[in-house]
Amino acid sequence: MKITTKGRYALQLLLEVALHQNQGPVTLSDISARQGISQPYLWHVITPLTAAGILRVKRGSQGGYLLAREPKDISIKDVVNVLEGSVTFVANQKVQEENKTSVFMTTHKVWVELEDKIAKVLSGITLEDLLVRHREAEGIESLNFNI
Amino acid sequence: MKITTKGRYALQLLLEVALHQNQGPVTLSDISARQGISQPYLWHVITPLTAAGILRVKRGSQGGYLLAREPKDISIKDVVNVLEGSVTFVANQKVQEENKTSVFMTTHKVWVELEDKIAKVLSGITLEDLLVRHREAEGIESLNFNI
DNA sequence: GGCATTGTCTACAATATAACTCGATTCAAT
DNA sequence: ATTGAATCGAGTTATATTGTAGACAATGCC
Repeated sequence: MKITTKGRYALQLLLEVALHQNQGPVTLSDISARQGISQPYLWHVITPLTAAGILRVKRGSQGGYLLAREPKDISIKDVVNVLEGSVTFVANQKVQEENKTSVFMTTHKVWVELEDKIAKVLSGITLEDLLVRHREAEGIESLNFNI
Repeated sequence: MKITTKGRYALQLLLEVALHQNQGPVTLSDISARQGISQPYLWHVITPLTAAGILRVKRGSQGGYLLAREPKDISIKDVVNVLEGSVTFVANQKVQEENKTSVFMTTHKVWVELEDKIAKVLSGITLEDLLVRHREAEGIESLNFNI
């Protein structure tokens, strides 16, 4: 039970865009250079995010990516859903046919319940939170420099 | 972000053992037959559980598997840890070398935090809970029969 | 002791998924 | 028109998952 690198890259990428979009659209190659991730690979990450309406794009020269929504309206759950195809504990099994009292049924219900609880946890953190933390970390860092 | 079939099978398997161990050790072929999972494959599931001290085994004729601990002391987290190699959002990256204020660092901390919260969710449900639910479901079922 | 029962282990094979690359193309601002 | 940028499809490699087969080891029962 892991988050794939795609999911992790997605979060880094979004934070990058959030931090720099006030200086205009952020390009893939900027992100690629800053995060040390190959541009062709990042494409697989950024395209689904755009398709999902989390990022919007400005094509052509001076183009790049911008957040399509406020950071507070982008949760980790959104990101994970897009890149990991939603948190699914249960396969798309033909649950209907099963005996209601079966062991399978009991475990199945529990997985669904857990799925739900975890979704709530992931919804609880937004890109806004990441921005705040990042600024705090920078603040602390510069404080250390002053000592 | 999914639970693998191994993890799901593990939970079914443990519930099977929990339900039938009062009639003596539960054999792999029993579980295999009842859950419709191939015996050779179940071996990959049951061996780690035994190695992790969740199940104990009685070899030889009349042998089989028994729970090594009380159902209330076996949480979903234990099961997931054994079969899915623990919930890890972050790769074993050389986090040390990284700049503390980097975007990577901020996201990394968030993943670790989420990991922790999800672990708590998974710890919150035990095999005991599954037993209770299963019996409740059976109770409701037999009620329906009486109508 | 011998035999049936049951778990143990090693090795392998088939998919499936993840991770990543390349090159040609299309779009829009200047 | 040129240039900087995203778009897209096809392809590759690596790793994990899922599953199988068969020889071996331990135990209980007669």
